[in-house]
Amino acid sequence: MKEVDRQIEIIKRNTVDVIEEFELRKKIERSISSGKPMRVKYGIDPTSPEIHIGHMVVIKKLREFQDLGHKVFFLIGDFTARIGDPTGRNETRPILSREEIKKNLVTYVEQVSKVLDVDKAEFVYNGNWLSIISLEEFIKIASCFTIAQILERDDFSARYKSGKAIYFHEFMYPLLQGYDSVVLESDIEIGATEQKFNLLAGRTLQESFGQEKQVVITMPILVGTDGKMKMSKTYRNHIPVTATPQDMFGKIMSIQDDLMESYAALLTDLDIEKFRKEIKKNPRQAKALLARNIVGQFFSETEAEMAEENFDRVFKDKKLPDQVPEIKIPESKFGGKKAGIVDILFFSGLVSSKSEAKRMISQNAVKVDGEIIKDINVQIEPDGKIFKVGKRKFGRVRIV
RNA sequence: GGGUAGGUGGCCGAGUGGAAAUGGCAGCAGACUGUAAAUCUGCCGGCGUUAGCCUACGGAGGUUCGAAUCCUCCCCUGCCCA
Repeated sequence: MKEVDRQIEIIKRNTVDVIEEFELRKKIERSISSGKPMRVKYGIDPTSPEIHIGHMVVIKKLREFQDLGHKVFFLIGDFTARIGDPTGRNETRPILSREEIKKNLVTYVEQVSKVLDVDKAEFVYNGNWLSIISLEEFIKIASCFTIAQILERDDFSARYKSGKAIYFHEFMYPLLQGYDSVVLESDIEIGATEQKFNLLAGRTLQESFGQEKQVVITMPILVGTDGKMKMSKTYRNHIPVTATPQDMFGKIMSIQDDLMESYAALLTDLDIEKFRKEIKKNPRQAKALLARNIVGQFFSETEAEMAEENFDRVFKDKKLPDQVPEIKIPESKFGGKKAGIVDILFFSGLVSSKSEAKRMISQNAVKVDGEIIKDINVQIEPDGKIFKVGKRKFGRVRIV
């Protein structure tokens, strides 16, 4: 197979759109003959301090570009984060402060490095150019688009039709993202499908600024653990990259069966045909394989195995895990050695309020050393005992 | 600038003088399971052992024995006109 075709095949795998493929071919051919890597842009907004495995779908693709010898520009949207991407939103995002953004930034690189070769990638910050842009330049950018074009976007038009506010600064977001492509002179920009409009804005602007248009590549969106909406922290259906191996394993085990295939395709290198058969044969085992594979990527194979052992122990055999997390409560919280169960649960952090503690007890959801607690007034000497609330929250209390 | 319709719990959305506020969704717990789905049951502001108390319907005041509901001012949003 010709090198161009090989690259195209790898690049196209799992994508939704490649706009336009003939342009991609041309760029690859030129890259091969000149020995110059393509410039691949991917931008994120440091609006939330943690990324989840849904982001990894795109980052995996970036890694593939790296492996093909291309240059990845990882753009941190420290400036645009303050505007807030309106994509997919039915309301305006709050504008973040510089401090919040800075804080969010810190953990990013580390999390991304689990998949991306960060030494080979170049990290760039759009605040470096966007914060000093002249009004003249900005108006030039703005003159490349019409209101109708921008209003055409699904999320905007939906908001417009339903009578919700659309602020002017939200209009600017795609323009600025597109301008980033001009500054970086990107050959390719990747994003999730919902980013399509923003990605295309880059093409429009690059053309207006006399550059060759970037190729836009969109990746599918990973469905969250609820099985309905896209994975997002806002919907609380996400699996953070920063989760412990045990937690990540457990969360993957609890996804719906019909999500398994897409998770496997988008997050692992498993042979999909084989995996599909495995799902048919034994869904429980297939899911464990999937979970082990994903956890293994973010941690290590050994940690993945340990996570599985722990999972089986706790949820299959209904035993206690090897290591029960310790919860330290200062002695000063209680009058003496003994304390009311409600107080213990509250101060341990296993419940968020005393009312919740009572609710949980009345629903038979609380166990102390394996015994269901039914009396909300019971006095217990908590030190050393294991408290369990619901299926997955537990800890050994230590009075210190 | 003028006119008009609105702002209710995480979200949607009822409620027009005496309910911690009908519904729905989401969430949580229990049963059943494979920590799957589906289903059934219960919970779903906080504090308090029952009583009860506090906080809550954009914000601030006011009327009233009593206000999410009435009045005044302010803030915010949509739509129409300019």
